[in-house]
Amino acid sequence: MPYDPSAFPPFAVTVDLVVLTVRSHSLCALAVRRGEPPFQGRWALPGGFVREDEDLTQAAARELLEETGLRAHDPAAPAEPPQENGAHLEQLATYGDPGRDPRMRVVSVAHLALAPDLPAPRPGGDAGDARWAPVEELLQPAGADRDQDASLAFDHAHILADGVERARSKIEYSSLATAFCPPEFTVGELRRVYEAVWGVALDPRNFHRKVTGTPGFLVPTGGTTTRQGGRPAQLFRAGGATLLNPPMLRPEV
Amino acid sequence: MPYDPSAFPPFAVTVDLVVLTVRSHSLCALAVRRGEPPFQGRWALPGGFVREDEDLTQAAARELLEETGLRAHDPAAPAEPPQENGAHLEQLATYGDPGRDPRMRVVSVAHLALAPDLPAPRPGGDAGDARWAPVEELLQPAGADRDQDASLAFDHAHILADGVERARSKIEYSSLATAFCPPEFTVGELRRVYEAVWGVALDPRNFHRKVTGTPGFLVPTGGTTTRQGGRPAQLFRAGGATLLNPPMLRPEV
DNA sequence: GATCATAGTCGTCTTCCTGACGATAAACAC
DNA sequence: GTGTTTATCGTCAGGAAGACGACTATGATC
Repeated sequence: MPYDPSAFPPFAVTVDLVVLTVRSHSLCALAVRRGEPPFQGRWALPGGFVREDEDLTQAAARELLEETGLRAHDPAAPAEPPQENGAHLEQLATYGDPGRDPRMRVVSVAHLALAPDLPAPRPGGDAGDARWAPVEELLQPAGADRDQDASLAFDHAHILADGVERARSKIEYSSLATAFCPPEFTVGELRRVYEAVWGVALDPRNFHRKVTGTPGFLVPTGGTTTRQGGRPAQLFRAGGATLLNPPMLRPEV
Repeated sequence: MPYDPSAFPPFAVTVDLVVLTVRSHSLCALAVRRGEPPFQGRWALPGGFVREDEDLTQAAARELLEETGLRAHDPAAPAEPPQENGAHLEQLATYGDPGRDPRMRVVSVAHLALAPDLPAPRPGGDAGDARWAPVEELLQPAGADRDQDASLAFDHAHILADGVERARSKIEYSSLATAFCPPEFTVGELRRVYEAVWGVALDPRNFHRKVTGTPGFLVPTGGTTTRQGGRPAQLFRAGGATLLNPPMLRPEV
């Protein structure tokens, strides 16, 4: 028997996406321009309503596909096969302040997606406009009352900050940084991911020792590449290990 | 202007609580007996609807107070003062499978609470019956079709498992284990918390060196106690540090 | 009161991990 | 060839952790 509908207040439930990637040595997030009020013309995180018959994860994966064309990896599958164009997707947190949306009570289940640098910088979602923007730019405090405020709509700056912090801490103790890389990558490319996400410089020699010395983290594919200039580097795939033990800790402040 | 109500499906939003404590050297969770269908008579996690004017955290804190009498610490406050009877409360994850509640579409924002062992084992919530049960017992796979199934209702076993895993991993790199202790405690009591949560035995000497050697983790109060038998032990309060660096890692499998 | 059991606290030793940094290797640009 | 860039291997010192010995201070037992 259904609940008495008067026994509880009705909510709208949405998913919002923090989609991160590393472009030209800086951590970027996907932002879409709002086509309607409130916050019309301002940038926001992509997202949308959860449908009647959908799981939260399904809704997030659908939005991700619509906005970026990226398919989410199934975290259930061991992901051993040479993963094609796909992104890591996980639930981040849920935001439900009354008043976070001026129109009505909306609870948003935010998700975090990590993607390799996309060949097509212009995602073709149903939003009018979309772009990759460096996270420092999007997290800038609300500028002066210019018509074109660079800060994000709603509480999306807060959500983005939480997503960035999750990514920063999670690559410490997991192999998640490989989600920012193409299927085959070099140690140097992986190091540049860490450097971009953490915003620090790492010692190439110690980094190399750490990642090649952790069993199950990297699997050599046999090939080499020279796409970064300099001496050719070995190519690797992500190994089966998902947890790094001991972790790779961020340098102290 | 409000949304067109037909533009999105209405959801019920609830908070469910994973309340953990350490009792007689084992990790226990709070379970309440359901007084109505579905799953009438089965054990479940405490929880309830989010009200119209409430934040998610407020709703969780209200439910916690109703079920246990515990007041949630404000994580914003530095929590330096000798914290009175209070619990740590944080958002855990959100569960929204269609069909997780047979009556209608319910999205539940689960929260994790960590509390010291309560003097009153019988929480006086509005639920008819409540108890502290060892988590292994609650996580047992659904028993044979006995009338009195010990397993939890809905997807609450899944939620509980996620909460336990969060607690197990979070005490590695934070000072959160002190949330299971009374305001003043000994190193041995803190060690028994770790042992109960992780289900392992730790070396008392190395543990003592680690926790007393981490700056800001423990502050001696000057007093001593002998309530555990044996040589009297120094009493400590939780220090201001919330992050342990380097972390205290769980022993390998 | 002597002995024992129980907990707590301080040290030692070895091993592993990391940060700092020197050195060599293999490509490309000129 | 020379210089530049990136990759990779090696060395060394310092810190942290696991294993474990030794001593201390209580209450319980004989």
